[in-house]
Parts: sequence; C-alpha cells; structure tokens
Amino acid sequence: MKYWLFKSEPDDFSFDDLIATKSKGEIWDGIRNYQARNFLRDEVSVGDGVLFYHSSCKTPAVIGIAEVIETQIADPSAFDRDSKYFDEKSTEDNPRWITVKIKANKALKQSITLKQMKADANLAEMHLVAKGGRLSIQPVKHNEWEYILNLGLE
DNA sequence: GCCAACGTTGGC
DNA sequence: GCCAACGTTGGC
Repeated sequence: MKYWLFKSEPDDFSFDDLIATKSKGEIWDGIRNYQARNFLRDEVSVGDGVLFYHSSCKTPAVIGIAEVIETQIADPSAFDRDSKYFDEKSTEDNPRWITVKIKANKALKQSITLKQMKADANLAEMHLVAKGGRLSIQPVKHNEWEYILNLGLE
C-alpha cells in the first residue's frame, strides 16, 4: 500500500465536494502534467491512501483523507470538446491522460496547514514543502502519512 | 495581482 | 537536441 498527496483548488473541487459523492467517489480528472500522469498511470493502486490538499486558497492545507477505489481510467475530460481539459491528441483508442477514482475517507479533525508542514522537521523531505514543489500528484512516505494522521486526527 | 519556479512548444 | 518564448502553478 502506498500513499499520495493530491492537490485540488477548493473553489474548483473541495474535500466537501468529494464527501458529497459518498462511496461512489469521483474521477480525478484534469491532470495535464506528465509526471503526475505517470504516477496515476503506473503507481497508484486501489486501496492506496490519499492526503487531500487544498491549494491556491486562503489557507493551503491537508484537509482530509481519501482512498483510491479505481485505477486505469482514461480521463473523460480529454474527450470533451467543451471541457477546458479537452485534448485532441487523446483518443479513446489511445488515451493520453490516465487517472484514478477516489472516495472520501474522513476529514481531519484539524487541518494540517502548509505553514505548519514547512515548519516541521519531520516533514522536511516532502515534495510539497520543497522549493518549486508544484506537482499535483505526489508520493508521500509511510512515516509522513502516519505523522500527518496523528497530528490531524488528535 | 505579483512573481519565482517550472513545464511545454516550436523554430532552427 | 538546444533554447527562447510562452504558459501555468501556487504561495504570498
């Protein structure tokens, strides 16, 4: 079992939005970065844990925990001409953008803010706190996962 | 809204 | 394959 951090802009899609989909979950569409796509395509597995992170908002923070429930999904937004994520080079036969579906597990009792994470030596190796750490899908180490959950579920 | 740090594109 | 120009991300 592996662990990940998924970024989302809450104005676009928040953790509450994910909670609202209940056990059905939601396809994580719109990823258009190859490094992130490669993680989604090659490494993310059903049952993996996801830290749900709110970016580009007043207080960037890990808000909740989610779980991967389906993998190897061709991103439907790439086929949708009306979507801002439409990509004419992605075809049904040869989809360029592969993603996964996740469902909410639980909200953290206390969000773990970016500020907090940057100040914490235990989390210094996280991609999120690294200079220029822009990846929207990034691996999280087991000890980082445990540490964040311990802080957030107290 | 600014801007640093990336990523992508396309001419050569 | 280099690299300048351009686009995007995302914290502040």
